[in-house]
Amino acid sequence: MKADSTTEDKIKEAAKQVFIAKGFSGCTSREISKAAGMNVALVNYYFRSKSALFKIIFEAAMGDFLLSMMEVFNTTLPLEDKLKNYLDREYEFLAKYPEIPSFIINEMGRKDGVHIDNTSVFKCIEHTGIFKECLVEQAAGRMRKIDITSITLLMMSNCQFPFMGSAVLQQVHGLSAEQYQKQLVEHKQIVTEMLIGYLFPKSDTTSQITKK
Amino acid sequence: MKADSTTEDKIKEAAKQVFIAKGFSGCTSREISKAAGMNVALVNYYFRSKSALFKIIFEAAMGDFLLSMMEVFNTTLPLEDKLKNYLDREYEFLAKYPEIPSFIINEMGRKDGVHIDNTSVFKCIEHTGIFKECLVEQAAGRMRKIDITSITLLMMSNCQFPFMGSAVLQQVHGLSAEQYQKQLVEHKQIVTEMLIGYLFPKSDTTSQITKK
DNA sequence: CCTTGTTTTAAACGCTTGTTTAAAATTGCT
DNA sequence: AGCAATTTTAAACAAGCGTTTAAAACAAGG
Repeated sequence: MKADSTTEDKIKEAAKQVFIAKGFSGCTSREISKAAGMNVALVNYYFRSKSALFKIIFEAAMGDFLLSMMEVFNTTLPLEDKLKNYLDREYEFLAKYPEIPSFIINEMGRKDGVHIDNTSVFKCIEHTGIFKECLVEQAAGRMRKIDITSITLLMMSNCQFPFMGSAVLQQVHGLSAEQYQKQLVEHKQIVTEMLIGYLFPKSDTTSQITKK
Repeated sequence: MKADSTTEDKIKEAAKQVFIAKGFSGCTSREISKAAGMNVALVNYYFRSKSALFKIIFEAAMGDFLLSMMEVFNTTLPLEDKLKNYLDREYEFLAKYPEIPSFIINEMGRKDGVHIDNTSVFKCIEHTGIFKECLVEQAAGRMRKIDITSITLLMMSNCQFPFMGSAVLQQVHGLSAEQYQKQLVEHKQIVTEMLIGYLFPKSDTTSQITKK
């Protein structure tokens, strides 16, 4: 019964592109409808308002973002491999949707922003048991004993910022978009080497750094 | 001849607060004038337009941001100390103005954003000779041989993201703003330890990690 | 006190915004 | 085909936008 691409889906797809690229207050309803190739009134016919549409897009983006995280954390691999996989997946995901982190961070930071059901959305990370797993590894002396919040920060910082700050970095070093994208491939290796080496220090052997 | 606070300065100060908090398209001229406690028309009387005022505020923010960088890089300290000092200064600066990185990155990323004279603004970093200094240290085998862009990325990622993503991190770990701010102090130590340890590996001695 | 120039104000300008309305076009069913 | 429900359209709505205007308030000097 579902057509190849319904009007409703076309609006959502256009809204996704425009909202993520320009933010809620950076675009207009007419811009979205024009991007979808249809009348303005249809946006409010299928979704109640611009805000309601935004909420749907935002939560979908958040969902996509959390999904790749969950898929890795719900495996039964040892923690070190999980984190390596996470870095791989995250760089892969962000190469495809580089604007999503900025989008989420910006809209969550706004005081008048969309109030999503945070508890349920973020509880799913907690629910994977990844944090408890870290505590276990730390207690066993296999992982460096630093606060869980800092572990999250280290992972997210070194994944998301390289994509969020791409415009700045390109200008600082005079790189084209292609050159920068190429550098990011190398940077992922560096980040993996640094983070894994730091979080799981091999103190007794001479080979302190393990090449991927 | 300069009064304690002229009308022009009051507008600039109000505009700085509002623009940085909400972005160019996220606020209105009337909002700025109201924050400054005066009439709307005065914004266009002293500055030609909303865009012209924004350009001034943006470039000032960029200048402030680059200044703390420059002051460290223009010293004659050895590179390792320079980077340590940079991390100190950057965390100090960002604790004061945590919204500036997002502000700069967002507005630079927009296609219809303000076109600043990038070359002159960023050339000043190049001009400190910090990049050449890295190359010298790398050639001498005292610094890990990775691309300069990646060095910049490592420094910026681990400084700026923790402030940009504060809202997300607080929700993920259920922390209050005060708790998170406290954690950032500890995180700075961790970041310094990790980055310096990675960029300047002490391969021959057993003390591979130097406490600050 | 009147004149000159500057600063501030209230009001209005034309335009765009998000949203609504009512009519037109389309669809599905018998 | 013909009716009913759904989908799409053009047009309009009030409200808010950035900006301009013209008059009021102010300051300073002769």
